[in-house]
Amino acid sequence: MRTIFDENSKSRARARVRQLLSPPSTAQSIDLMCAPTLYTRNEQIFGEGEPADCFYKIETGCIRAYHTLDNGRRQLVAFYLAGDFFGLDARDRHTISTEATTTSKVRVIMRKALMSSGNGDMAMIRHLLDLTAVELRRTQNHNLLLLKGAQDRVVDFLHEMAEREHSLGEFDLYMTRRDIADYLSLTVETVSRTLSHLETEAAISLPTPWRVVLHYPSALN
Amino acid sequence: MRTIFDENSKSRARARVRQLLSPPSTAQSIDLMCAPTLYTRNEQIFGEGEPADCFYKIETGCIRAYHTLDNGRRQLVAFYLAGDFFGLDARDRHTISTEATTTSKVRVIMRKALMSSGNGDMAMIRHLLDLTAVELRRTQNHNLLLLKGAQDRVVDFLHEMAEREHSLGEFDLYMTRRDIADYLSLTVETVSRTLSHLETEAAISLPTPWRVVLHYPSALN
DNA sequence: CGGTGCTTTGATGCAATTCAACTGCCGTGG
DNA sequence: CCACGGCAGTTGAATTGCATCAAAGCACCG
Repeated sequence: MRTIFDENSKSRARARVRQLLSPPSTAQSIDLMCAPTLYTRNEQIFGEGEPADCFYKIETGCIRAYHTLDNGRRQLVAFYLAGDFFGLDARDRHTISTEATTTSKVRVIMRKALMSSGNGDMAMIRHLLDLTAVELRRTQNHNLLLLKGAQDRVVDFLHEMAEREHSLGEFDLYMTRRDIADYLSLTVETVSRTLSHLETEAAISLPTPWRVVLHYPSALN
Repeated sequence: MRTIFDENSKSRARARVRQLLSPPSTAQSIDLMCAPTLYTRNEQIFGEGEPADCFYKIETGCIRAYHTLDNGRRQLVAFYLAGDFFGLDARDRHTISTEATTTSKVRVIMRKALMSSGNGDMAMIRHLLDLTAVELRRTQNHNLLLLKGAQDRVVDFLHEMAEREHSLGEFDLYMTRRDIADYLSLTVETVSRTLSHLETEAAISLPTPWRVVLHYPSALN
């Protein structure tokens, strides 16, 4: 039931972090705290239940974060794109699993370096608080999305992606239909059907299955 | 469309806070930062879009937090019970509205007193970070709840309430069926039907509509 | 060329909503 | 005192939207 992935890159990342931080870091910017690590498609960053030593900033690519439910099904709670932070929800252990949906470059940041009362710096903690609040609002928005009908969910999703990729009108999907379905809590079939329906309505075009063109970017029904 | 409420108590609370904090507070404990204010049934604490000067700790009673959707319908995102903090999700302005579902005692805490770099104290900020992370996980759990079938949602809700009122087996509902329905994203009818069904199955008893007895507190189907 | 992974399309069933009617409770006013 | 109206909860029958099951289309690759 577990996704196949290469444990090596995780070890690599940890080792690199330790090396960089072993003399207590005085870095002013989170961006500079660690060299980026590369993850390939379906490779796991961290799993549910693992100790939460670090959090993460994604440079390029796309990460999916999900819960595994009792019934074995998978519920995606977020896609993280270039510039996003993730892994903040955890206190002691991670409550979600994360995997790359496509080749992705990720920076790993140690928690302890920031949180220890000794060298913990005020501005940094408040930055963390900001990021966590952003994550909270993102989760609340996702909640609201799940209340709507199937078509609205898909449309909202397309708008969200268009906005987050800074490309109103035309953009790429870095994830499969299954990922989208699990994010929107629909079936693949319903997602596919809805996209087809939007295309016949001339609301969007799908030159390829992973390329999307919004014909009315502002208000799409 | 706006709930009828008495603006007075809000002004009262604000004034009291200013009075207590006008010489910059040096209180060590959040609990002591302000005398409690009393809110009556359906009275609003704060509304969506209002500036977020403060956050809140509830002493007794029950508060509902909700979004108002485009279609005019209401989605509850949380019930807050004795001991809970709320209003943390906001950065600049509140993204949700909050009202008392029953007579409730609430402490109001100024944000600025804690957040200003001058007198902001590290332990306090980190406490805030903790509380926000708790809120984030609560929201994630609520997400998962909305994915299940109607019966599971109701059962989970009853368990949540039983646990949060520290009374396994028997407890009071401080909110109406409509509040429960909007929290679980079901209709009143479905909630009512499900409760009736659980009662005929001898899984619960409802001596009165607002009193609940769980017959198998541990595992309820 | 056959295999594999992902997407698309079609036919059927079910769970929750919707609409509508009925009950019990409580406060108000004749 | 009882009659009335409003409100919250309950119950029943019809509708609908999405899931489910099943199968075919399509690209990529050995």
